[in-house]
Amino acid sequence: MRRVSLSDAKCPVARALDLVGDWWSVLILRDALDGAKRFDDFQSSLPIAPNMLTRRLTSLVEVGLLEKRKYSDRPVRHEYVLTPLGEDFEDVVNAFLAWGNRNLAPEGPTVTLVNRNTLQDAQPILVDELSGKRITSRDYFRRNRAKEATSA
Amino acid sequence: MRRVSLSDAKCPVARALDLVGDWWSVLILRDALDGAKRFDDFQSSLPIAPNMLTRRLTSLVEVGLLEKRKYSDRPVRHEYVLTPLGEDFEDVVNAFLAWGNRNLAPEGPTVTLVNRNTLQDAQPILVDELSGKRITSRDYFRRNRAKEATSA
DNA sequence: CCGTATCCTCCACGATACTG
DNA sequence: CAGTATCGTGGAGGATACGG
Repeated sequence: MRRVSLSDAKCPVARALDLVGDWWSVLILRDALDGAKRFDDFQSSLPIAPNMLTRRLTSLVEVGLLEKRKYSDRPVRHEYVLTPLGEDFEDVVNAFLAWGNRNLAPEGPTVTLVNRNTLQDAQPILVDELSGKRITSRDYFRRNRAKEATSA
Repeated sequence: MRRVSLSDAKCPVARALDLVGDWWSVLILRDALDGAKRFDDFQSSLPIAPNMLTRRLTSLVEVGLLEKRKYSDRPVRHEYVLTPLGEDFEDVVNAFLAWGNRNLAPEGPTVTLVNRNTLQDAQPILVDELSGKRITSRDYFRRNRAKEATSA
């Protein structure tokens, strides 16, 4: 019974983590956002074993974050391109990027999320799509407390 | 040689992932942002074994995302509170939250990142702190291509 | 180049039991 | 309530070799 599945958790964060799978996938998505398409693009960018890369790529295709597309018939060649879902993941990569850059860059921060600059508020904020009002993640969680239960 | 360390990777994304450690940590941080402080708060919110929770909590304290603070002498009781670094992680949780909510919520999306609404641009964008210009993550990576090498 | 096939190791994670 | 101690295991992740 190893590894609890969070895929049917109520919390979108848990569902998201479960779908993505693992750290490698985030890095692969990062590279794809960076323009990587071919096996070797990813391979040369990451210290990952080729079989591991195959597994992660396959998994990302299965969950719909990447699409495996044939770009040559002979020899048969594929490339891995982001689906709309994968493109949309850029927000998450950006958040990691900005956070890591702010806090973990030896040379000091060089980028920031745009709304850190443009808004009075301290941090990026969520918006309730119905009311149009700004909410914090905490508000979100509180609102959904009843329905929420990370448990699988 | 299991589990490659990315802690000294050049890429902030890789460093960030390495520091945080694993999925559980993200969920624990999520709960902390949601107001959880005590062992049992986390325990009751997550389908996680107590020893596992102890390990993750310890790890998060070690890397400076949480602080273990005594709030009672007898009996001795601690609570786990977010450090500034941990507070700052809310951006990342928000991104996961918004992405999961947009794409993985059975009932349809209910929240979004604020700048999706307020900006013309399709997605949240990074800003170069020196030039003040907007860049994409791809720009960021390209700029740092030379120095970059995820390899440990 | 672009992967797949095999094999193996080890530790993350979980179950369970116990304590002040 | 807030953990610690012990133990077992599966599968993530790596090394290596091979193939079209």
